[in-house]
Amino acid sequence: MLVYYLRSMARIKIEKNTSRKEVIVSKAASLFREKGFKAASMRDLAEAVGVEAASLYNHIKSKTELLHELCFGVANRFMHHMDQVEAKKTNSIDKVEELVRFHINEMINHYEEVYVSDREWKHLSDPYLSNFQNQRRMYRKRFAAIIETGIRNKEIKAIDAPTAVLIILHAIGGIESWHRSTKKIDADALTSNMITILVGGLKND
Amino acid sequence: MLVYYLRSMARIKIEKNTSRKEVIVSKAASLFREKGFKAASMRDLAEAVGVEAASLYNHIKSKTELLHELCFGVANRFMHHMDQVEAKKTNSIDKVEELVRFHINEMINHYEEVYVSDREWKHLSDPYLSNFQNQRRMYRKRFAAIIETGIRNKEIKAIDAPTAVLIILHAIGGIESWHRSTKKIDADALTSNMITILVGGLKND
DNA sequence: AATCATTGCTAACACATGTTAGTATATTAT
DNA sequence: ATAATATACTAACATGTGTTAGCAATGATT
Repeated sequence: MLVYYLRSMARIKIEKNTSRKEVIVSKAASLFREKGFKAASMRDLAEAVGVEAASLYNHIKSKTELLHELCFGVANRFMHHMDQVEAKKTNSIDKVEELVRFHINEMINHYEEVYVSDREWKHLSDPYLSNFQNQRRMYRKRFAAIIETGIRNKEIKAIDAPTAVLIILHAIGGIESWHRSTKKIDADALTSNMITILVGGLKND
Repeated sequence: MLVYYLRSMARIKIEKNTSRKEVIVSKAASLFREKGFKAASMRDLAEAVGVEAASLYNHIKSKTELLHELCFGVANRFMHHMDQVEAKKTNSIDKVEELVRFHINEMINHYEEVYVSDREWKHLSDPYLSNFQNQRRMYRKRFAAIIETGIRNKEIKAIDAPTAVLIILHAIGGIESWHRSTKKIDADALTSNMITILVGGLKND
């Protein structure tokens, strides 16, 4: 059967040095953040990319793969940064401050991915799910260990280190709200406010 | 057509002074927290309640109604408590501490509902959605106003009050992790740790 | 110009979803 | 006991879902 097309086919627009898959993953991040992984459909994603749903599968394996890419992309960046911080020869408070700064930066510069990785990892399927949870647990353990060292050195108040880690991580995750807000506080002011409250609350003075 | 049933019909078990609808709403809270609102199906819920999916509709209007009940139930409790705190004649730090204590208590005693209200309100539909968002905004404004009063009185460090509110609220939201953890820290210790870090970080000393 | 890989399209599938209709069974009130 | 109400069941519906098959257009390579 012969079919005549009057308008030309759509095409995923790419910039220099970015694959079409990267474009899809990036749009998926926005969409998953906005509606949640389950509520965001492949047809929604296709529309955002400017193409039909089926066409996406020339570039990706499945919807879940998109979530993998996002979650592990973020997790790997955090793990790599933790390696660097641990290797440094500074005191514990400075290490904590550097971790906090990195988190805030990631939240500001890679907002959508970080947010999705934080909130939607539940929907990973099982070889990946356990893997992700392990990485998460490890990261928190290492973070807590730094705080515990600080407590032994009397740099930091004698609080429960794992509790402190959770407080810090979740507090930073709350930056979401500014991205929706119109009167955005500038990044530097935001960072220094958070450092004051979070690190200030730990310090033994 | 005549049908003979060999086993008796299931029935939603209720305790004294609880309607069957309340049982459903409560099970829905667990389920929505565990899988997310979109991923949790009415058939899942039916199974958790011990009944067929269609039977649920003798007690509830729709799946979304369940989310309404949960979200506004929680929101109303917080609003009511805010009324009480504002009416008190204590200083700002004490008011903040009381708000924090209430949040922690709610998180511990009504964990599932609070969690769902916090994470799944996005899936409300529009007359309710705007309403909920407004309530949320109002609550945060009133919280921030208390902190600002404290700053003017030199009780509290000169930080950005809305930032402080977000940090506090999200930090408390992070208690989730303990409910999954086996070695649960006891509630009092948890609370005092959080007060130390959060309120301690605000205090001007 | 011919060939081949890439990328898009339409159509369709199998399945899960929320919900309703109609009916049977339990419980409560008369 | 009878009637009335509350609650459950089976069956089915319409719709939305992720995904695949098969083919058409485009771009790159020879």
